[in-house]
Amino acid sequence: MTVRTRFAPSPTGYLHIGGARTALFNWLFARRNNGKFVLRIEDTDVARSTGESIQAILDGMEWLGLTWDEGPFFQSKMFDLYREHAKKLLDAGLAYRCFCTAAELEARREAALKDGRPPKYDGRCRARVDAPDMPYAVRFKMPASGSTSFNDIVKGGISFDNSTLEDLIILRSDTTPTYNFCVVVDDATMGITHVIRGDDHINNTPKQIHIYNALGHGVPVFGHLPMILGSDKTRLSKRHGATSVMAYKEMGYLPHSLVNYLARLGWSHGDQEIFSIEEMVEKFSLDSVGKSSGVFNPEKLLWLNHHYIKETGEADLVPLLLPFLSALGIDASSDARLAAIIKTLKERSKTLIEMADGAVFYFKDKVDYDAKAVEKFLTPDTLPLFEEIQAGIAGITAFEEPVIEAAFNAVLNARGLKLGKLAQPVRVALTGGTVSPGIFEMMAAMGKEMTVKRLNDAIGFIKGRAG
RNA sequence: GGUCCUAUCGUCUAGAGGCCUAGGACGUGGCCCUCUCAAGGCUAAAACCCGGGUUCGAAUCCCGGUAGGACCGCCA
Repeated sequence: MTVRTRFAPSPTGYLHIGGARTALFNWLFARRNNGKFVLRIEDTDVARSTGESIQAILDGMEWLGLTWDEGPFFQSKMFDLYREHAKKLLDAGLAYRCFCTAAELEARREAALKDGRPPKYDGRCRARVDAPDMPYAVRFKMPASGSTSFNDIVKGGISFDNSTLEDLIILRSDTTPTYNFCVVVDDATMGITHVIRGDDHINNTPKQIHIYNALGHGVPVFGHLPMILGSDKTRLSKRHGATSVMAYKEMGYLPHSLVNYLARLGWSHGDQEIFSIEEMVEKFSLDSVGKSSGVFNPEKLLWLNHHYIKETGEADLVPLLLPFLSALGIDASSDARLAAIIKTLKERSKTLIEMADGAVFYFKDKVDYDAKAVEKFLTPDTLPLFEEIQAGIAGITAFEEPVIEAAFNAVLNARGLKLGKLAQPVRVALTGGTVSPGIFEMMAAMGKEMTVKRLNDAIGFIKGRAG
């Protein structure tokens, strides 16, 4: 039997961190077992589902590289299928018509809660023989006694007393189907073998098992993943920072960083922290998924992103960085220096946004000098140093790091100075500030033309200040 | 209120009864390296929720507390 998993989000918002991890684990499990991964959109709540949300979810999946083998299927297009199955249950006496109105139900629920009783439907329409001419919902008959248990692949054995289960509505009075019914019909008809989802669905599982049974279908394997919490240990929400997957793209994260982070949130393989996609697929196992909920840690994600930026080749980073430069008004798409520039920035950029910010000085026509930096380093006594290094640099034909370094050493040795005395003023002249990549690699990346021009500009600037 | 789930450093986790003086990673502190900032190297502080069992021996198994969380819709 080939493994079939699915991710079944409801399109009422963007793809969030928790959903992404559920999707990832389903994807990983399917890949690991040479199975199929199905995408299904659970949009039975027509009022709350939107086209934008569907697109946002698809975009998020695609960005993360979670490709699906089948789908997307839309529940809203399969209403007839659910009605058909509901009718079968009705005909078989496994479900019944309920004429209670939503208002009545609500009133009874409130009363029960107030009295401290379980707010469970009392089954009053179960034995009803008349059929008033009014709208009705279809309820599923839950067994009143006994117990239901299943062996959860991540949590272990779980058991429920059937007396706690209520006759749930499977078809609303407007004839649209409800969640618990659709999931079962779909998972059954789509041949899903492993239902891997958040553990907020554990309480739904016994109800669904009975529906499987009523439908005469085998029950899949269930695996319930622990929740992802915010720093205050409550369910992750906007309060804890960005929860949208695509927000991380916009903040300059690489998709692999998020995937690696999410994989390790809940799953582990010994002490290993860094996984390529291939390694994850090869090593993934639901047995190694932890049972307890985990706190989302943005710092660790940032560390991973920094790691992968360092690991990714400059050429591969070029197209990823371009949009972030555009956002700063820089069109570097035809600048041949870009790969070399990125190389100087990788070690000090935790995100692509930081990298773009750090790259700005390479592209501007004129340098904006930082006032404090000017006071400290563009002083009159540095003028001779600038003139000497400018001459040395201008004379270089092969503009490469070792040659540039030699030019610096020539000036330094003649005067018995340490590199810092020359490097800092030059850094200010070239970038406007006191923080930048290493001076030689930076000059090489900047190119001779711009370097010499900025040195000249600095000389003129210092002379201007003195005079 | 009921049902269900969970419990190792601040956080993610390793740990399948003796390999545990509880390991790794993020973060934090210190030192080294150094042209700034980083990166890198070394290093330090930091945890088995509590109480009972079982056992020669328990972080690990059992029971009970406690604490968190999830769910109890004609939402998904």
